[in-house]
Amino acid sequence: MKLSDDKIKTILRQNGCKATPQRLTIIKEFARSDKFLRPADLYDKLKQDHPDIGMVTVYRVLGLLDRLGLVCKVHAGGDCHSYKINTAEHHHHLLCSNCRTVINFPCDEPDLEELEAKITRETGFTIKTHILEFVGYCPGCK
Amino acid sequence: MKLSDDKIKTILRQNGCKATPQRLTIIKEFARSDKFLRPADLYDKLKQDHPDIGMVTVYRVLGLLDRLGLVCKVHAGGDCHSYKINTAEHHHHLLCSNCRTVINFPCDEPDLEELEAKITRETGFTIKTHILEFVGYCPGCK
DNA sequence: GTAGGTGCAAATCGTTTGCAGTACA
DNA sequence: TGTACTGCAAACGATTTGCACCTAC
Repeated sequence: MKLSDDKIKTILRQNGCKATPQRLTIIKEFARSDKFLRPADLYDKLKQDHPDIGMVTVYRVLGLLDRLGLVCKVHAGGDCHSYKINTAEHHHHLLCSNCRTVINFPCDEPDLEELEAKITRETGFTIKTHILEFVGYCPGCK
Repeated sequence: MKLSDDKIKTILRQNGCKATPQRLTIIKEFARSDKFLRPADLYDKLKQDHPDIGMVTVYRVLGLLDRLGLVCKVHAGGDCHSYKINTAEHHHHLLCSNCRTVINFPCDEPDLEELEAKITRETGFTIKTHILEFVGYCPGCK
């Protein structure tokens, strides 16, 4: 995920939010990582170079990104409440339970749609969305 | 899920645990529900008829059931940390986001295995397990 | 200039733990 | 009888909130 200052500023302003230096710093640091992070993980990463940014602000920025649909929650592998930045289409996660790396893969499997159709037929449920995550070890951690 | 007193007692004793009335009450109440419940939800259900049972005991029984593999966590729809009782094989969940009903469906889809194989081939990940949950509205809540 | 954002400290929520008393096996 | 279980209260960690100050626009 690559996000320039300008791009972040544009996104924030388009949503009626101010582009403060704290927000830019937090979002850039978050986007730089290919891991899934808890708020405290992100705060730790920031602390070294930006000791002036408080944990509360990290929470508020993550909450903001969540409301704007720019993050997705990661369930498996972590303790829940982990986040990964996201500007892509609907997709799924491939998680390394050792190093916490996340790889996205697109949700273009016709099989899943067929499974949804089958479930709807058999149970009468109206399916709105789904969660699909795979957990294992990435090539580097094997 | 139907669990008689005797069945619960047997399970507990087989695992070296004492069959106390609190445990029987909590497990029966839990098994009676087809919804996914947070510890507090379960405690609330019990409070009416069993005001003598404390929240701490609910937590300890849920932890015990978790260690025995008799519950599964539900991620979508709730705030995480919701549980559903479970004595079945590996399966997936179909969740009603209105009434919190859970329907299990078996994990016998050959498509999923094929998808896993494909992902392994393309990414080099070793996949250990997965989460798959569908969220929507049950026939009654539509 | 003003609305919105930040940082601190305190409050709050969910969960776990220490300990003394209780009850199952 | 002895060990495991329970309930209370207190501790704990993660997250949210109140408030005074600050700053982007």
